[in-house]
Amino acid sequence: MLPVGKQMTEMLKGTLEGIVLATLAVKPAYGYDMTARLREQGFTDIAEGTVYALLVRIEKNGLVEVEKVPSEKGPPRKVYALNAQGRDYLAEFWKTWSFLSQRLETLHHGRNEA
Amino acid sequence: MLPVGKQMTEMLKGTLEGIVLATLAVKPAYGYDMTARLREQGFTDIAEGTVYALLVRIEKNGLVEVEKVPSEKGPPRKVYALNAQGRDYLAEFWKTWSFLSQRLETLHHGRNEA
DNA sequence: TACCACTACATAGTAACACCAGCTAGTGGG
DNA sequence: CCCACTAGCTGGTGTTACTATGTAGTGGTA
Repeated sequence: MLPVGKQMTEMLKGTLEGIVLATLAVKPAYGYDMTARLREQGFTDIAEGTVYALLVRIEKNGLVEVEKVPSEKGPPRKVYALNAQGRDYLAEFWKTWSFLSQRLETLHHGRNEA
Repeated sequence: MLPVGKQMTEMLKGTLEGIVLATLAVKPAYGYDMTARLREQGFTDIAEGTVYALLVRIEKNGLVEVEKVPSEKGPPRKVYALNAQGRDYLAEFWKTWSFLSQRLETLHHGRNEA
């Protein structure tokens, strides 16, 4: 796995969680599947370990329901599905991100007035 | 209405540095002034200590030139100005942010193809 | 059988960053 | 004399993504 840039690594802090929750909002997923879906979205360098750790974290924070589903190829899958609390948290995430995004867009184009 | 909290704190990791560099690109600043300019931009809850630590860091990384200027009220000011390396770094930052921003925008509006 | 590739999950250790809480120090006003 | 404002600095903490590695099930193949 090619190392991801330092800037991207730091910028993903706080946003990767939202990305994963938003991806789960589209359709439930298990860890291995989530990694694949992130890669499809262009996040080609997200490490598997990072995804598993993040899923454990959001489960611990009560944002998802987990169901164990047997697999035809390999160990049983832990399928994560967003629950009501997760959807609320995701909504908060979008609010936070929208604020930040607007401020940065303003800075980027030199329009410093609101 | 100020979106503060844990989400914002985490999301600022990696982006706050770019925000400060972009602000310096507009006009050089010293720490106390930078804090004020960030508040004007809507980042009302950025701690002073955070700003000073960040300025020390970007100086250490050679992204800025520093000039000590006497003040009429209070201790001398350390004025930070973006140098060539800082401008290159800022350009990289905008590239990274644009990538992330586009991915998130896509997720936000449910356009998950392409 | 022995080996390998792919699927699937897990974790210990590390680096980076923003925050909190507190500090020193200069200037001018009540 | 004390306080408010300006101005800069630091140690310790919590959170997060990354690296590197380990465990385990299934199917193919030599």
